[in-house]
Amino acid sequence: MTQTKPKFKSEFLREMEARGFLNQCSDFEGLDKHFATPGRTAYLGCDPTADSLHIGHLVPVMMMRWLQKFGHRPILLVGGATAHIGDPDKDEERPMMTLETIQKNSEGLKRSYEKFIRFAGDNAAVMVDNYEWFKDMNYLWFLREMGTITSVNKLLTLDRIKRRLDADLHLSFLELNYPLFQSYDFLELYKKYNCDVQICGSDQWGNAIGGIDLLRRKANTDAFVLTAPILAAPNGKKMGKSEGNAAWINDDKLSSYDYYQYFRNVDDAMVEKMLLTFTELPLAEIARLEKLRGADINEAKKVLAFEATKLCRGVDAANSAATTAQTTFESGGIGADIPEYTIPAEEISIVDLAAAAFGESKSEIRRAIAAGAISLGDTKIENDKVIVARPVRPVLLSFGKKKKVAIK
RNA sequence: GGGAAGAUGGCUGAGCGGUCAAAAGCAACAGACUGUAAAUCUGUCGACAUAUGUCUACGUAGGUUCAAAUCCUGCUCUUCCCA
Repeated sequence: MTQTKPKFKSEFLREMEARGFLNQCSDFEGLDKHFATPGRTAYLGCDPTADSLHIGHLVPVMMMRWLQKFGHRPILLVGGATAHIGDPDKDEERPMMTLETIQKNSEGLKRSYEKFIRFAGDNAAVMVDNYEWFKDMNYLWFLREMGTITSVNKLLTLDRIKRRLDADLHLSFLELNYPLFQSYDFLELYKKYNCDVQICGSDQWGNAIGGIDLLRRKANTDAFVLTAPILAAPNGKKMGKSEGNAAWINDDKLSSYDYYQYFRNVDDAMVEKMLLTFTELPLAEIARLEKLRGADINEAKKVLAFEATKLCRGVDAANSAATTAQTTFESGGIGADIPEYTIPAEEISIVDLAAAAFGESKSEIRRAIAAGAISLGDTKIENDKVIVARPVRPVLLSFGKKKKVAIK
């Protein structure tokens, strides 16, 4: 089914190929022809398992952004219904989420999408939630509609399902249904919006291609699936962690400064790939930055961090984060985006201060002091009995090299 | 419906009456070296407490015992096998 990539004629696929977004496609040649005409509609779906997207989700989202840029219409699907089922991509069944959690998460997901995709103007994007069409669905009807044309034999050969079975791990009937729901989504979106392209992460391939057959049978039309590569760090670690937390897209989950810092601190080996993926810089500019080696590569990382933050949080937040980083790390000052903590009394013990400022336990702070990880201003704190007086002007309290709070 | 196994700290997973806040690995955090990178080495990794102390924790509710993650009973959930 998957073909080797031809020389693309459509702008969209040319750009995607140049930036390394293309992983697998049901029919590259056909899709290229399809996208040669503007005004096509494609969808990307994500289940609301958390109340924000994180950087790991961003690759296909950026594809949707480019898609829109080249005159096509993106549909962003929130899997309010499929979240009730749980994609069997893990080794075990997901814990059931309550309806309230799912709804709250859906709202967060929508806010994440809105940062990257335009929902007004020409070829405005559309946001849909599959809960809309599944919530009142009649089981008997669905079974007859989908069940008759679904081969269990085929379902069992799907990668993730096969893996479970091969490893003798439990697979519930609920989970087995997941691919049917995803296929049905595709059909529904075709009927409503004439959407005949699905874009998704490469791990969704098996779930997605089922929709192609369904559209052919039920709607007598050719449909396409295009997958994005999964971005992995060179050491095989998963992407998307920042200071032990997920690198969230939504502002209320991660400050813009921390978002900037996430990109500022990426592995050298990832810089080029991330510039291509997470920024809209021209390819020539990326080629120039990619040549930087040694300590000079920090320049490329600054550009990456700025551009990536700009897309997600806006140019003001990006500027502010960049300035804060510059001031804090290069000039030894205190940048505006550094969180602040005001000492509640005239003086306070260093342990209480650091515990409150960093939101850690006192024991944790004592350990950190013993390890020499805490410093106030330029002075390393040597023991945990130090008493700190309220400073005349703000002083920087550091936990390790990167966690910093301005003490007032 | 019958039978068997299991539920341990962020995850994997040992422990199977005291020496258990619980091995080991992973993840994470910190230190050294550096470039706000990687690799490497070192340390930390339930909470509280100015060390050896207290509290909370091994699905849940009880019980046996001087003493339980470890034994017994009920409950909840999960898996596997047979029908």
